Amino acid sequence: MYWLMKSEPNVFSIEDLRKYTLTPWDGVRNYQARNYMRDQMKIGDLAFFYHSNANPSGITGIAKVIREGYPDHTAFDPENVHYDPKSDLKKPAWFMVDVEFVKVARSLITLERLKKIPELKDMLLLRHGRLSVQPVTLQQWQIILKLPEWE
DNA sequence: GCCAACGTTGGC
DNA sequence: GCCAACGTTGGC
Repeated sequence: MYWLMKSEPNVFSIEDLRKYTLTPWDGVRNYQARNYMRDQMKIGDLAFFYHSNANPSGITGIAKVIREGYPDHTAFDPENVHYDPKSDLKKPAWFMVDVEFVKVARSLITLERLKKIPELKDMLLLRHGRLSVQPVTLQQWQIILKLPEWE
């Protein structure tokens, strides 16, 4: 499957992703996003890396899933900002995947630009803006990959 | 910094 | 199980 994963660049940017051989996608505390990571993301799946809360916001690169859903340990640690007392080792509430850097776009594919492409009008990104991990259809993936911003 | 959209919590 | 209050996301 194909995906879109959001990150605020002032917290974790595509350049941070590029720096590490492995990035645990921790801290997601939304059930729908959790379910995608726990149940549906598979090794080798590709995801658009989206910069949110940026100016401008948009797709900036591609990441690859290299480990499938496993418990997000940051939920167990009271010192961690993502701590959640509802989650523990015996019955973890939150899950994450590991991803790695694949590529960065030559220039940002802005949200404004995506909105102008009629074939993308049903993209979850444009309909349910707040979901931080979301599926992308094959058709949407291909349309976006053909944009000149990648070269 | 504002605020609309939307997810979560908790009283009843 | 409803729904008001509240919190968060994220574009602008």
